[in-house]
Amino acid sequence: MDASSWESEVQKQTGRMVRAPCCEKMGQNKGPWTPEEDKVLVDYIQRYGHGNWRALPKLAGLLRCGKSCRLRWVNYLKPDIKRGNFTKEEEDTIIRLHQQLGNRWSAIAASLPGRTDNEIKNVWNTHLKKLMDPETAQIEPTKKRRKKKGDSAMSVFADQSQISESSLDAREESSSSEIDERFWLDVLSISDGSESSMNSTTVELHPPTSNSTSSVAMALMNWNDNDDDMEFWQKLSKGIGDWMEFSHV
DNA sequence: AATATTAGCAACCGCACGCAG
DNA sequence: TCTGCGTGCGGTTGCTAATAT
Repeated sequence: MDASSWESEVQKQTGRMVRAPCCEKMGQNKGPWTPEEDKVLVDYIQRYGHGNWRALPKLAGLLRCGKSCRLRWVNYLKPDIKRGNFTKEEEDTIIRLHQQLGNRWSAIAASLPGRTDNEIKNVWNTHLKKLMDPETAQIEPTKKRRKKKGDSAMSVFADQSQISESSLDAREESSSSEIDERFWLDVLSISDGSESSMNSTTVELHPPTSNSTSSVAMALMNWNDNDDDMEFWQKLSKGIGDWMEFSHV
């Protein structure tokens, strides 16, 4: 019985609207994916795409819940996913964006093409956090360093002095969580309309209909990339003022 | 060589949000 | 405006493999 049928049946019997329980309770598989399951999922998505995750497992013939399929695809099977160790630049970016955005892993992931929020979260929790919080590191001393197969990036930040100034330059006041996406789009267009004052080669602002967190992440990335550019800061400052006035904030 | 400990990471879970009816 | 659905996100768990004892 699929999730929808199960819900209808329970609703009929109880008169109440319910959500189907995930996985185990529906007699579905849990735990690690087998290569066979991976193949079925990849084949199906390559052929038909993933219009509806909830319906996908049934259509593909998988004994998994839609959520599980989505997670497996997004975090592991998607063709553009970059596997392997994080570079110093990637770790630096994670540290910098984490200072600005907090645990908004999807927003951070938006600035690291090919990396998933889950992967970034794991990297942060396993070693970057310790580097950024020496007190925690003292409470939980790392006695051993597990060496992964082919791992060479573990020691990238072994010496904290290697972390760039900009990474450690916390901009408390720049907390963006309360800032509406319109802000960034407006401010950056107000700044002068040209791209000369920004590192536009690596930055792309999305339209308002797209993921707002990624826009903010990218805008912030842009912001830090222009640390020494006084002209940029002046324009940004003016832009903020103009935007606030315009928006009656 | 056997066992204990730990790090790394894939996967699960529950909540929240946006959209459609 | 309200309600349900589908999806995405962040926190957490638990398994596996590497390392220490």
